[in-house]
Amino acid sequence: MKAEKQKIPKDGSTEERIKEAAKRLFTQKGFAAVKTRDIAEESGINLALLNYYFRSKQRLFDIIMMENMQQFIQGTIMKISESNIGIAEKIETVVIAYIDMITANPYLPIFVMNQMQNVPSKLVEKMEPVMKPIRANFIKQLEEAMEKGEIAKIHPFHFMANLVGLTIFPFIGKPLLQRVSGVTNEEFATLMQERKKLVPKWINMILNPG
Amino acid sequence: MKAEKQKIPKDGSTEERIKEAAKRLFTQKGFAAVKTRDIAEESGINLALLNYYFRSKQRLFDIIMMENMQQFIQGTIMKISESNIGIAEKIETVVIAYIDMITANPYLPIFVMNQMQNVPSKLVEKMEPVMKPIRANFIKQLEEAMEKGEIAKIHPFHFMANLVGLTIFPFIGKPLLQRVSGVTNEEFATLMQERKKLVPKWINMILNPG
DNA sequence: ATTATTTTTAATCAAATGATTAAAAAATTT
DNA sequence: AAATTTTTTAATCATTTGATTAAAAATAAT
Repeated sequence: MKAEKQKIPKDGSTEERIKEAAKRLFTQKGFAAVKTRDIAEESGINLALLNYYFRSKQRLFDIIMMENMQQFIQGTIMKISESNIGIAEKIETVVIAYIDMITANPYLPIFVMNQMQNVPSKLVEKMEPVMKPIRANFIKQLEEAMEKGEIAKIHPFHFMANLVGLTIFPFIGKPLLQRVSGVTNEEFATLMQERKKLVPKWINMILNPG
Repeated sequence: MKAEKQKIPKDGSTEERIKEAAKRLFTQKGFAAVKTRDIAEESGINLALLNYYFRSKQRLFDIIMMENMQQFIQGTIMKISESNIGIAEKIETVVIAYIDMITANPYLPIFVMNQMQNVPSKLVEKMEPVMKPIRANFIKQLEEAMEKGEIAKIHPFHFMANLVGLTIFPFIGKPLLQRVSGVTNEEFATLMQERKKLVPKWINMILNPG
């Protein structure tokens, strides 16, 4: 009688439409600023369906958050400790991947930064098994490259802060930077494409001074 | 009869204590996530006093937001277009000022970035008179330095994104970067002090390649 | 076709939340 | 000291908000 049924949300299904609306809203505004009625309206469904499919606002948010975290980490951090090509070539690949991914999901970085700030220890626990091997591989490869003399000595934190900062900060700071430098949305898009080549060049200057 | 009285909030006054609590909470969690009762509890006052002194949660938030914006802009962007010393020396001064200011107010950058994202046009209007001269001065000085051959050609947006990104992103991305690089809070503080010298050096490498 | 199951809806609940009020307490003025 | 004004408190209001329920509609199974 209890059929252990597997819900496979078909494309365009109600469940999927709720999730998509929730992702748009939560990612842009965060948990507290989004009302369940906003999600219902945005997805064109009856309010009760949110609870029918996802039990509660919190559970729905948790799903979106995990997906966003995974997407961000897989799209950025993970790539840097993944394959075993040389650092310099890897940076080129990674920066391009970052910029493309974030261009398609501009609110992702600041959402992730906000979530990490208010770290619920539950999230930390879930992330640790993912982060640990990333950390190990990344530091190992960096240290090897430094020992081989391929790059100058640099603390892994500085390296990561520079790489991630130069690549994703422009998206986080977009409204501010546009206002300071007087750049339109179109110009911004062009500048981000430019940075695919510029950031690796700059990172290399930092890693190979003189 | 109507005495046109000027409220001068003395130090430690109720009004001031509410504002301080509100600033801590709003800056860290944003408008929607903070309840008026949280502010009352945090400042140890009766809930009604918040409305007595500030009329509404929104008005109190607006005050905090303007103060935060002003503090951030004055502590960062404004400095870069202020005096007329050479670019290189100015960068050194500015980076030190940034890092000290943000170390003392670690939640300020992400608060500002969040506010800029959800730009209420009212905020834009209020900021424009402040930003316009900053933009003009900043671009003028950059272009002059490029013409004099002091620095390589670079789009003002890239320059600003690099300078601000390398300086303040480590604070925004702190929880993530710590988790990736395995750095403690104490080490983080030390690394930020290191960056006072490193960031200007890196910026100079970018501006003067070869 | 009939029955059972799943999905959707409208109405409603209970708690949370921003705000107000009237009275008390404290401070200031006269 | 009495009167006036300012500040604080407890109680309460009205709305918002997350969630539930019971019934209707749609879909699938028999």
